[in-house]
Amino acid sequence: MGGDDFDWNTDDELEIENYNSSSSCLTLPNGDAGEASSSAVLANSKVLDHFVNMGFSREMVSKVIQEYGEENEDKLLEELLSYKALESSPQPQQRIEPDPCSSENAGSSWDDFSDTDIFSDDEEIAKTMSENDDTLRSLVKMGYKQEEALVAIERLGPNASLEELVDFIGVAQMAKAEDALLPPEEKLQYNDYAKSNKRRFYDYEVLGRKKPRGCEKKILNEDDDEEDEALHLPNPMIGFGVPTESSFITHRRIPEDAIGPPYFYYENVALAPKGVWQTISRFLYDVQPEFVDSKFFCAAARKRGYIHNLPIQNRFPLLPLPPRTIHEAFPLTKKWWPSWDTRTKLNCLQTCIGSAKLTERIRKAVEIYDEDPPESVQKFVLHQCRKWNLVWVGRNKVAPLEPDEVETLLGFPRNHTRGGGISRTDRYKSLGNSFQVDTVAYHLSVLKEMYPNGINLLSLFSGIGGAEVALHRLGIPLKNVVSVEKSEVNRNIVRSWWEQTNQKGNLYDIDDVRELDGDRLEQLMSTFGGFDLIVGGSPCNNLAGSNRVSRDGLEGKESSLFFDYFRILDLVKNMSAKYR
DNA sequence: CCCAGAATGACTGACGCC
DNA sequence: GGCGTCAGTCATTCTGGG
Repeated sequence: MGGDDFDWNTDDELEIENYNSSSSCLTLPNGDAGEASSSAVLANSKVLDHFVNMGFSREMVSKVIQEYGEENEDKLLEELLSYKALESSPQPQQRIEPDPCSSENAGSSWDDFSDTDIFSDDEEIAKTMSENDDTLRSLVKMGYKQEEALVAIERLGPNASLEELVDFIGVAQMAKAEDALLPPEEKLQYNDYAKSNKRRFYDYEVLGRKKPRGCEKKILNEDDDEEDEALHLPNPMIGFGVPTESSFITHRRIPEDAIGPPYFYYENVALAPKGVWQTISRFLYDVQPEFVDSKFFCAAARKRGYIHNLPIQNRFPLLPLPPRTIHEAFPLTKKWWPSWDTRTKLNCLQTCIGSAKLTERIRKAVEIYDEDPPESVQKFVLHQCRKWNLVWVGRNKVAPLEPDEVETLLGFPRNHTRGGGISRTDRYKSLGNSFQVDTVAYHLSVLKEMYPNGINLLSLFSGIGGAEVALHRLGIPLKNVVSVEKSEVNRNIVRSWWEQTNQKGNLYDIDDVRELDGDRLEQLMSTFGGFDLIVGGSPCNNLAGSNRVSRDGLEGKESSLFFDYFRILDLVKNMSAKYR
């Protein structure tokens, strides 16, 4: 009997069929092209909307469409790119420069920054930030959602007028409604169309591939290069250093606007779609992300980006250092581990586990051979083991990790997520969405000597309390913790941990980040005197590679809650002055 | 309704080879 | 550089049984 009886090739064959149905959608669906050809309905045009979503200004796109029509997107894109270059539309770094024409709009919060002698660049940044805040407040007062307003400001830049911003939001809302009304078939086509064009856009704009003729120099300007350089994922992914690897980075420059206290710590998946980390970084005061893979802290990989304003000198790890290979972490698996499975680390612990059916299939595939199975079988088994993080628990027998094993790997106390009416499935889900405690603790360790009497913590998107557990394990007393978490079972887990660890401080929990407005913050901060640290890992749903359905980027349904992290952080930063 | 299992690819960076 | 290949990824949604 050979390996041909198993179906490890069918996956690839099936994929080919899907290709044909989606590869020829570079042109618009028929209905749209006709309807959009008159400029009267330009506000509803999908083409217009599409390019606006790419980041071009609405005015510019309208102009180009009126000039060239909607049919040839290649031409449109080319024109837009050269327009952009010619008009030198604001690049990210230029965007934060103040507009002299709008300086009279500077709000009262500017006064907070004006008590120093030197008028530095960083102060100008601060000034623009407060101007943005005023615009933001105006939009919110007008009844727009915070994240919509933030996206609009982000898209159109700080110099955009209130009118332009309102217009942008209107178009975005219309597009959203229209998208929802579209029949499934058309919607699919439109998505494919959008994706394929988006890809080209990236090729042109970000990667500099296949440059349109005559625009090379203008489009491929320095700023893009610098930004690419700055946000390149480090290899090895050790950020500003890890305890187990030698590192040479001991200093970094934090933009003045970002310097704490209060300290902040933001986390999300490192492998987000292109441009996401640029945007996040830009919002978080242009602090450069620290990309770290938790495989340098434990036996499982976890590639994450962290943006924080903490010092990076004199960090120290939690002790004892956790096992950093699979065999050290799970000694019992050693006996059954075949020599041809060369893994020493697990891949990222996710929210779903491998099925029993799969492990059974693997057992049957392997057990028929006395010696090592043929290479094709090895390849299949290894592929599945890597994909589902399976370990060898018996002769020819693989299995997914148990929830308590995941807890241990992530640095939580055993049974942290157990009990309280939580199902096994939900334990995996909560754990999969959590911090790796040792990694986070290493970054937060510098706070210990700064706050010997403890800290006040604002924990957004707390989940199962990774930040709280990290600080506790570091021996940093928790005076007051405001924990914001949507999931009730997760709140129960944190509450239960809080009680079991005999915390002396106070734990306040809040359901929804949207509830946390200026008034509520003022109320909380006045009772215990401000926050020392604001931690949060906003939802990754729409950023994570595993998401086949709605990997929509930072503006996705859940992931756009990042803008609430920023909103709250900015509020706390501005309110903190009076508590210092 | 709750729970567990199963099916559902795309995107991106790294690397070897030419 | 260009191109093919490969590995890896904090997931969503439907279904079926209790």
